[in-house]
Amino acid sequence: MIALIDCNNFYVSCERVFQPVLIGRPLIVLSNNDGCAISRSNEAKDLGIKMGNAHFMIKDLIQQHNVQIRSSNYALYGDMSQRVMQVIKSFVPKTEVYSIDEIFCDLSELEAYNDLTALGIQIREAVKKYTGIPVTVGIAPTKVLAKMSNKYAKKLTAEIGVHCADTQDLIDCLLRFTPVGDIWGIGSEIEKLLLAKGFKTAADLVNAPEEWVRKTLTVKGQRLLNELKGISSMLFTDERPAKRNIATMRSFGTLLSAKKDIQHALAAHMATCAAKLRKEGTCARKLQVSIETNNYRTQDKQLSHSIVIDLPVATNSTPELIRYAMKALDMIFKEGHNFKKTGVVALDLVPQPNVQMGLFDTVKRSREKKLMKAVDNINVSFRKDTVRYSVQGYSDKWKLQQQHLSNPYTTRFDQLREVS
DNA sequence: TCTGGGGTCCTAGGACCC
DNA sequence: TCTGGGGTCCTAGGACCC
Repeated sequence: MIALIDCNNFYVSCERVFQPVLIGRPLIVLSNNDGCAISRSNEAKDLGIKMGNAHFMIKDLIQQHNVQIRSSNYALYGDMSQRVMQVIKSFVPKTEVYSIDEIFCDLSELEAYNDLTALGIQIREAVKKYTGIPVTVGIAPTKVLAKMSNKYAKKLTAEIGVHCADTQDLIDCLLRFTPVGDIWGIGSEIEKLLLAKGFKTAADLVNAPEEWVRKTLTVKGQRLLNELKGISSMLFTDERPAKRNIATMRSFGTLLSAKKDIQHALAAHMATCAAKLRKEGTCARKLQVSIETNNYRTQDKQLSHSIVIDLPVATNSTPELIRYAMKALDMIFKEGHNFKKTGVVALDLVPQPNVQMGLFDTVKRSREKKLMKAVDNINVSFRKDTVRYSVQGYSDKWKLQQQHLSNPYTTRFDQLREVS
């Protein structure tokens, strides 16, 4: 049996832990740049605010119902996530962290617990007690069914917060309850296709001819069908696989058209991305640089360009990568556009010790490695960008809008809460 | 007039996830 | 005025090989 445990309205719940006055009130957390709603309290959901609704389009609703707003505070959410996961891991040895607010648990070795619902309740109470975050537990024989069971618990057994589908009858009930579009792995495109063919719920899909599923939904559909039938077809991986790509991209706080401004932003993103590479212990063999205009602005000339360049020697050195990023930007930049976003993706990653040196390479790599280490140490000990490259500039033009940011309560000493 | 049949590797783009 | 930022996996099709 597998459990999927996820945090309820995670970002909203994190804000509420440190500002209890927000409990019981409609609250939303906005995406970067305060663009759109990405986490909603139940009260906000009841007002009709949808995932991804643009902030400026729901301003009336917000004012009318005094909806509370927070900018996203990833330092806080990341740290709270680790605490939640740590509590759960103390109950279950074999787990797989799936996202910032979700974790799969392999319960097959926990035979001591013949009552898995009771275990779920116990975990839920512990997480709440030690972190203040409410979670929901869905239990079933496969990952896809566990996801389904979790959704079921949210809708039908919210007070308990746990649902365990451990008999065929209960699984059949889950399947009948779940619309095809709510199945994990079925997005809007495939949902359309399935509805057109008359499949309304997971129970309809589970009886679909295998041949047809294989042909129209390819191997992913085939695996999904197996999982629905209770046959595990998705790997359970204890350890996090090495990342294949590392990306850093951001919208600007305002539209920019001068190349210089975009160079500043791109250099800053490249520096952030390079630091992520070093933290991961990998080097990039390829670099993708992209620029985009705002495609919601129909009055603007649109441009969305990206280019991938090969690096002669795989690297994670900030100055070297910035040089290549600037060169790539030269190749794709065009005057006369209002740009909204730029970013980089480090591709084709290799573990640092496996980097193949170049025969004609002139970069002093061991010296640069030491320098990067010193820079990282300073920027971790003090604050991001304490040491940085001048090409990042000093302008704030491209910086994010974050008008409703809460404090990083758990990651900065000067922000620790006092308890009296 | 008329031009094969295997392979591999890589990339772009789509679909999905949170 | 104003619409996020990461990721993964899969397939089709092109380029290339003999």
